[in-house]
Amino acid sequence: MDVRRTTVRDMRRSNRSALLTTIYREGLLSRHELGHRTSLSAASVSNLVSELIAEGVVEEAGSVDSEGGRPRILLRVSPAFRYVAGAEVGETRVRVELFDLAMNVLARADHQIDTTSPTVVVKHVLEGLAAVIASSGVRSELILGLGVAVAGVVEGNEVVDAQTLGWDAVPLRRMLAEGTEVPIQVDNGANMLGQAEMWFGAGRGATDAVVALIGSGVGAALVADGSSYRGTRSSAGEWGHMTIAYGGRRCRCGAAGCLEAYVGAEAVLERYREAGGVVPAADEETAFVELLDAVGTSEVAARIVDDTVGYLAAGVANLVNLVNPERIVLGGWAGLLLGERYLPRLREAVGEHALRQPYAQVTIELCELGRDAVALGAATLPVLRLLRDGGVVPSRS
Amino acid sequence: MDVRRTTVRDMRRSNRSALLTTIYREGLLSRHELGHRTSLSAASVSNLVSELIAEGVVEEAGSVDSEGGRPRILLRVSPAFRYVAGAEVGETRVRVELFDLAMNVLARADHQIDTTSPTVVVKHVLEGLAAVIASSGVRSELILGLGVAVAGVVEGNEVVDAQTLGWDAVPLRRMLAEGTEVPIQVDNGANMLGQAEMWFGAGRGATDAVVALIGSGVGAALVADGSSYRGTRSSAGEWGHMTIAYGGRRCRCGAAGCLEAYVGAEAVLERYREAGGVVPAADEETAFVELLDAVGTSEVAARIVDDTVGYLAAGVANLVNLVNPERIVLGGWAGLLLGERYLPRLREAVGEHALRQPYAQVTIELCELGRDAVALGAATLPVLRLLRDGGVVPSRS
DNA sequence: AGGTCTTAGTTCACGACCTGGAGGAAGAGC
DNA sequence: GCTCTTCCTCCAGGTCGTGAACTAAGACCT
Repeated sequence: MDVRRTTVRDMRRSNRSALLTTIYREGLLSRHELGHRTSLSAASVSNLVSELIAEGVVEEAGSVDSEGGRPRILLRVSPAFRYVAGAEVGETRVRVELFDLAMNVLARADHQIDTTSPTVVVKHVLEGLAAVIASSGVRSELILGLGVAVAGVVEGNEVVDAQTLGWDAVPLRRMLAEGTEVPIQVDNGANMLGQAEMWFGAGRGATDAVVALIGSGVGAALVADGSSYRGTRSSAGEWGHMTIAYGGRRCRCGAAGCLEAYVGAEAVLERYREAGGVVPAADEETAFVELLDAVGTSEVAARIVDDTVGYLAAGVANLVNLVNPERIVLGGWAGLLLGERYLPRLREAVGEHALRQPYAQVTIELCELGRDAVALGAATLPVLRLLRDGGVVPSRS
Repeated sequence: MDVRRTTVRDMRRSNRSALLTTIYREGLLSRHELGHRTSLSAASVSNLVSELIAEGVVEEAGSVDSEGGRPRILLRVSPAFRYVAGAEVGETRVRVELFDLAMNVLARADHQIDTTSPTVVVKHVLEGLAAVIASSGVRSELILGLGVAVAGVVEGNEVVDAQTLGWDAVPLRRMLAEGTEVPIQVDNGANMLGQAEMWFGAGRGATDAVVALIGSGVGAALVADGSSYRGTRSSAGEWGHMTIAYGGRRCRCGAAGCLEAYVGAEAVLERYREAGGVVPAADEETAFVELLDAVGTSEVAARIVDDTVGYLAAGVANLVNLVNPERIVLGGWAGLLLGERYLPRLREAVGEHALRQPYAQVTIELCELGRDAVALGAATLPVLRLLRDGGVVPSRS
C-alpha cells in the first residue's frame, strides 16, 4: 500500500520518466505522438522535451513528412548520452561488457577463472571494467553504472549467497564499490537473463511473464505488472526446488522430488545413466546433445527424454496455475536444446497438467537471445534507473 | 512499467489517498503524526485534513494530553460517513452483510439455496442487499458498494467461471447491476477471505504474503507488495492444482498428482477409505474431525494424517520457494483443523522441502478470522476503492 | 496570577507545475 | 503567392505543497 507523499517536483520527475521511458521503449517518436502516448498536453511535452534535449538525454533524429503539414521531428534517447556496463559472474568466467544507451556493445572483456574466491572475482570484474573503458575510449564519468549478474541470491542489492560459487554472505557491491567510482548494482543472474529477454527478446511487450531457465540447474525470473518480482528478501523465483514428485529423487539441495532433480541437465544425464544409458565422458553440454540425438535409436534415451518433457511440463504448468502469466519464455542451454525439438509436445503436455483457463491465456515461447545475454541484462539495471529517474543523473562527487 | 502522466490534481488525490489510508489503517492519529507517517508538511496535512473533515470523511475523536503542550487532536475515518456491503455466494448459501467504515456489522441476511442457477443467486443477493438496508435503516445512497465473493474465477470484475457452481461465463456484475443502484464489485472467494485476513487477521502488517486455504478443495490468495496479485487475467493463485506428485492420484480437475488430490478434505477422506479406514457417513466436516480424533487409536488414521501434513508441507514449501513471502497464513476449515494440531510439525516439514534462505524469512501462521470472514473481505473492495480515490465518492446520477 | 516553555495546528506568500488557447513555423497543393 | 494542414512553442491562469511566521492551548514555575 503506497503511503507516500507527492510533491510538485515528484510530478515533474514522474512525467519526465514517463516521457523518457516511452521514447526509450518505442523508439522514434514525434512530440505529437508522445503527447498521445503519455496523455500529457502538447505544451508539457514540448516543455519537458526541450529540457531533455538541453540536457543531452534526448536528441532529434530526422523528420518525417506528414501529409501536407509541417513535418514531425522524431526523437530518440541519445545513445551516447551515457554508457552502461554489465558483468556476468559465472563459475568459470567473468565477462564485462560496455554498451551505449541503445545497447550496442562497445567493448567486451572475458576472463576465465579457476577459483571463485570473492576477492579474485572482484579483481577480475574491476579489471574487466577498466579494460572495456580503455578499449572503448569512453570517459568513465559517462558510465551510468555497472550491473553485475551473479548466480546466487542477492539481498538488497548487496549481500550474495551463492552455493555454486561457494559464497556465503559476500558483500559484493561494497567490495566492488571500493575499487571504482562507477555505481554498482548487483542482481541474480537468472533475473538478469530474464530481464534481457523481457526488454529485447521473447518477452517484449508482456507485463506478466515467467522466464524459465534450464541449464545444469533450474531457475526462473518472475515478472509481474511489468517489473521483476523478487519477494520479501529477493529470493523469489526458486522454481528449481519446487517439489513436483513427492518423495522422489533426492536433489542436491537436500530435499526430495525437486523439479531440478528431474529436468536439470545434470539430473537428466544421471537418470539416463541409471537407466543403463551410456553417457559420454565429455562435458555436460555435449553429453546432453548426444542424449537428445540418441532418441531416434535408443529406447532408453527416448524414454528419459520423454519423461523429462513430462516433468518439465508439470513444472511449467505449476507456474501457469499459480501466477497466471501471459507468457512463459523457456531458456537456458538445456531448455533451448529441449525446446527446439519438443516445444509442441511440451505445450501439449502443459495443457494436461494446467487448468483450462490459465492455460488458454498463456503462450509458451523459446528465448531469443541465447545465454550470452546475461551481461546485457545486467546492463539494463542502470538504464532502468535512468528511466525511472526521468533522465536525471545523480552527481558523483 | 508506468507510463502515465501526472497532473497537479493527481497529486492532491494521491496525497489525500495517502493521508486517508494512513488514518484508516493506523486508527487514531493526530495531524502531527500524520505528517510524520506520510512525510507531508504540516501545512499540507492541515489543509487536506480540514478538507476531509469538511466533506465528512474524517472526524475528530477526542484529544490526548501531550507532555506540557497543546493537546493533540486525534483523527479517524468517520465510521458513518458511508457504508459498505459484502456478499458471499457459496454452494449452499448466499450471505449479505452490511458494515460501516469501521467494519462493524450492522445487519446480516442469510439465505439457504438449493440451486445455484445464476438468476436465482442474483435474486437472493439483491434480496439480501434490500434486507440489510431495510433492517439497518441505512439510506441506500450512502452505500459505497457491494463486494461479491464467488467461488470461481472472476475475470475483469465481471465474468465468472465457477466449476463448483456449474457456472460458465456468467456476467454476474452486470446481472446484479441491473437490479440495484449500488455499485457492484465481484471477486474470487479465496481472494476475499485472504483480503480479510490481510487487513484484520493474521496477515496484518505483511506486504508479501500468501493465504493458503484448505477446505474440501484447495486454493490460495497471493499478496505481493501490499496488494492482491491476480495475474494477467485474474486467475492467479490456483495453488490446489499444482502438481506435487508427478503421475500420482487423479484429481477432479482431470490432471494427476495435484496438491488438492492429497490434502483437500475430500481427497484425504478418500485416501483414508482406500487405506481401510472407516469414514463415518456424516458430512465431510464431521468425518474429517473424526479422522483427526482417530489418530491416537488408529494406525491407519495416523499414517493418513501424517502423510497429509507431509504433502501439505511440500505444497507450502513450493510457495515459499517460488514467491518468497514474509508470511504464510493457513486457513480454510480443514486447514485450521490440521493447523491447530500439527502446526509445529508442519513448520518443520516445510523446512525440509524449502530452501534454507526463503524458509528462514517466512513465518507460518493460522488464520484468525474463521471462514465467516468471506463477506467481510468482499466488503473491503469498496473500502479499498474509497481509500484509493482519497475519499472522493463518485456521484451516482 | 502571571510569565515562560512546549507542543499542536493554521495562515500566507512563494515558487513549481500542468493546461488550454493563441500564435508561430514549416511544408503541400493549387 | 495564397491557403490549408500539421507540428510545435509561448503565455496567462489556476492548482498544489512548502517553509516561515503565527496563533492556540495547556503545563510548570515563581
